[in-house]
Amino acid sequence: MTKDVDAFGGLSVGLSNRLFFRLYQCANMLHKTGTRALDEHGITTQQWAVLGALTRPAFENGVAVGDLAAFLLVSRQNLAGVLSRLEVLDYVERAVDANDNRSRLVRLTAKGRSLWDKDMRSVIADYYDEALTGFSTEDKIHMIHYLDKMLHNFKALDPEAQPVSGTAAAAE
Amino acid sequence: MTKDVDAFGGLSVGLSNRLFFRLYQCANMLHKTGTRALDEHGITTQQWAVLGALTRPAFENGVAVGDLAAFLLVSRQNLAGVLSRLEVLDYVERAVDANDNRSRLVRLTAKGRSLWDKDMRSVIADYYDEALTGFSTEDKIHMIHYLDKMLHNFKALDPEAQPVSGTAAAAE
DNA sequence: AAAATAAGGTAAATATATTGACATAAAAGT
DNA sequence: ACTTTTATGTCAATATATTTACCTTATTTT
Repeated sequence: MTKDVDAFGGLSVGLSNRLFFRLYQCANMLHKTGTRALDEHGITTQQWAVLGALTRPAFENGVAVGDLAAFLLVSRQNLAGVLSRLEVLDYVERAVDANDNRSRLVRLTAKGRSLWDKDMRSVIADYYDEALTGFSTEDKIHMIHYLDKMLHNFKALDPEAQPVSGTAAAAE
Repeated sequence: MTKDVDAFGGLSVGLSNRLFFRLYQCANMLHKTGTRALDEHGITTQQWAVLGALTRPAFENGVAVGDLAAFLLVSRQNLAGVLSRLEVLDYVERAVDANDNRSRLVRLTAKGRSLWDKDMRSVIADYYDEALTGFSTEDKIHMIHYLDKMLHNFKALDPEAQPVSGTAAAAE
């Protein structure tokens, strides 16, 4: 009775496998529990991520679709679908960029801002408290550090995500 | 007592928000880069997770669909779709449980085992090496610990995943 | 034996998520 | 002016992923 170590032939691979499987499970649960937490408002985790990004000071005055996709690390076509649904619900709007008529700047509507501030923020704060039960501030910082490190490696693995030059979107 | 008076300006909520956004980004990149790494074999990260689970010693002789869904933390209906595609490709098969004719035991076929051993394992090992560049053994252990902790909280949040009693599937 | 329970299959609706491909329009370079 | 690049939109195909719901079958309980 071997442990999973044997199935992979080495301790190192076994550890990595365990880590990635946990990440996979956490990703599944993030979407499952996150969407359920915001179920009363009909918001999914992806919509949550979009709305949350749009509340960032850097995106306060609108962000280009491509930049937002790069920031969220999703494809442009996928983001377009999410944005369309949020637009129908009048939570976000697209305005033509005065500086570049090709570009449409996505931003929160008043209704979207209200949804975030009045309805979502407290729910999200409670969700964070529950999902991070037992995490000290140091734990969180360490976890963020590891996720950052992994993210950096992922980006190196991704041919699309290469231009990490100083654009506001790629910065963080 | 931390000061989360101003919701997202607060240090505590800000940290949690940052952590979850990183997790969200990592989840996106895991599926994007993972599927791309196995692209030559036409395997997605979900199929990877299923095949990987079936190579576990505990599942060597087959596992019930419901148990596998609980193990992977996905819905039964979702898993059914993934299994159907893998079945068409002759990587997995379903056999009636001798002990319970209702239950079908999912297991790897010889072709599936060969795919895993001859084609996928080395690719996955390389992928792990790249995605975990700069991670020491201690780093991995710490990361796993944090993911485990978060997973535990997620399960507490999930009404379906409550029966954490001694079933083999829920055990790990 | 009849009823309740459990496992699985299946269907449907919705929302992600990817890639590739094509169209449009505007900006930039030659 | 012409060409190329850029930004977006859109369509299509495929694969996840969720929930609700119903059906079948088999086991278990009454």
